[in-house]
Amino acid sequence: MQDIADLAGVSIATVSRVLNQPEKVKPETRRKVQRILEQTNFVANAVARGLVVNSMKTIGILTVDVRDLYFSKVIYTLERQFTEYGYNVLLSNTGGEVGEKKKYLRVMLEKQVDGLILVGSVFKEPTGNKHILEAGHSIPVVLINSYLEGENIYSVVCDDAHGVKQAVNYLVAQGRKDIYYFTDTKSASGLAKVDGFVAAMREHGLNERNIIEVSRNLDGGVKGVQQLLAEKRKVSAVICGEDITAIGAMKALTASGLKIPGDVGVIGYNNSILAETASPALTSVDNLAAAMARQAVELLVNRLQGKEVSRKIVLSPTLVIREST
Amino acid sequence: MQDIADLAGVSIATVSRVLNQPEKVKPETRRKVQRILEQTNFVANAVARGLVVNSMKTIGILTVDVRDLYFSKVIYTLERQFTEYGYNVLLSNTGGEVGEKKKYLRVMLEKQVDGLILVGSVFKEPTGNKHILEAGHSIPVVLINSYLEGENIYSVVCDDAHGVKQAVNYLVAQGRKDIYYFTDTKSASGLAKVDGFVAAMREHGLNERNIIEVSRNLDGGVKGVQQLLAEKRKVSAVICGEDITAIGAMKALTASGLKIPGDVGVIGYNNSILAETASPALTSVDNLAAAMARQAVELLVNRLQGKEVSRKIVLSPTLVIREST
DNA sequence: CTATCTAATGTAAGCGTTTACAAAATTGTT
DNA sequence: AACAATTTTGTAAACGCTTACATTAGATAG
Repeated sequence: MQDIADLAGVSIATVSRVLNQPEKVKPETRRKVQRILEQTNFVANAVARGLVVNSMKTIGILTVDVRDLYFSKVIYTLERQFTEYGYNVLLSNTGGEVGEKKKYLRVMLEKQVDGLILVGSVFKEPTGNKHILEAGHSIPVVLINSYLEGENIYSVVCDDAHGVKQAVNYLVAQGRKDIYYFTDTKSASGLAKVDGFVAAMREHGLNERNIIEVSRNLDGGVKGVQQLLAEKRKVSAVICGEDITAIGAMKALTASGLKIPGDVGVIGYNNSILAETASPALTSVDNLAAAMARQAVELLVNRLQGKEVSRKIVLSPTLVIREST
Repeated sequence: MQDIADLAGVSIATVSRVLNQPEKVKPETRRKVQRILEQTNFVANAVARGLVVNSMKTIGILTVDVRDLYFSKVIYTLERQFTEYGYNVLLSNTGGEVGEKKKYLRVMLEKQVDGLILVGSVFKEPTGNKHILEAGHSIPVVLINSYLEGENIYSVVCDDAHGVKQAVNYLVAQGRKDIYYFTDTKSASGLAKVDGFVAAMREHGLNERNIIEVSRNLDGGVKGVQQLLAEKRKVSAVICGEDITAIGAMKALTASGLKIPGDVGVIGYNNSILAETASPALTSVDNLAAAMARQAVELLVNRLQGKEVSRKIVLSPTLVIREST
């Protein structure tokens, strides 16, 4: 910058001003400096700037795994929106491991991120969340699809219980009664869904214990169905906590000669691309990845600007009906 | 850090040393300082450090869209591998727009990234690549699945022509002759695939002009098949440049009463989760997302350590055979 | 015990900016 | 033309670290 200043015959302060507050410098000198900036292809050093102004205009994103269809949707919108507001994002994949999460949190704090967004990185074991709360002592953090009480901790969540309820209601309205729910047990949001299922089944006077624990993948769905059939259960519908599980379930159902949606209806969760491409196309609960991300960004940016923001934002999912029901 | 130094009764330089080169400080004082670091929850400022050592230990990743199944696989591995080497990644989604790409490149340079990785962000119009070459003047950049000639520009690519050839060969070996290729025209790697198709068909003495331009989505595949059927063409196989297109093609084929793989075989590209979950499960060319990413990281890290590295690395895709053929 | 060498620590300059504050230039008023 | 008010520019001190170099402490040898 000193070189630019010399070339333009001004002081370094003036160069800094044309870069940051051009209106404060006389149009004539401003143009002169700008011309030189162009000619020399000058690129300002944001690190030095960050040191002075105490902000790197960067947000840290902690996620379990970007390859997850839902997470990648969320992260996409997060990134786009943040750059809209002049922030960049530092991305990490914790793989769901507390140790990794801790390490990432540390280096993100060291790298002076202005805020943190956790997408699917809050775990049930409370010990794993200690570091999140600690991070809150220095910068705001917003959780997507989780809730935690603490200084500087904000949440935007999807009412998953309600989502599953809608699915149950819809199936019941179709006259189906033997409805099963395939859950994976790991995540915090998984619990809310189960709650929704139990509540809805109870309301309709149906068996609220029709819950099968499966792993969160294709095979989980297959195994779940096989278990049901092996036990000679009557089943007229299955709701899955994940689209991929639902696809597996459909595979297994079809393989055993059952017709979808004729014999059994299937509903997934997340409304991912898998739901669209499945055949029959899968009815699925849309938990609004993009909308959640947008709210999170809005929340964090407002917070960073010192505005008053609410501790928790809840969005309601919608049921997207396709061929599988 | 000065506070820590005062508390420990040492100089600020000593504190810096226990942080960065612990072996250089006497075990006794080292422990004393470390204890205080712990007690006070000290977090070093990596921005200040970065300013001095002239490296933020950060890599910029430019991608078109993280939601893309292939890209997200690549990005996942990139991120994991880079943190293995002590780097973090700054992520961006250009949406395939040259303007966005230019803006991102700029701020990444300003933020002093140590290197750049472009995944699927090199376009055919040469004007759009000017800024990549410019970036190469200050830091190393590695392209995934693209090739560009220039200072500091490296590539790791997948031999897509060979990938499509394998697909053709396999179909021909099954006795299929009326093989069509569905291409999307936008990307640079799309061209290589078409070349591979043309070459392979020619080798087998088949019609190398069986190429249909379709959009890169479900509907593209549907439309492509509809066009073929409307033209009363005989078709015994279709290869698609993308899994999603192949899924669309299968939908349309099944809808018109054709059996897969009996009447027509279908092959996709990328071996994404869509291929696994499709029914029938889709045969697909695996272009090795993880392997490519690993090579890219290796390349860039070596380059940053001043080692000699090769300008271009080529990996060979493999054909993953499933039910659709 | 002194001289020499090595290990451990400290001092201070510098990394590339921003920004109070001071100084100089310009404008407007009388 | 002199002065005040205002705009524009410059000077220099931070920002929180690292590191070359200087200094001191400790070890080894004669």
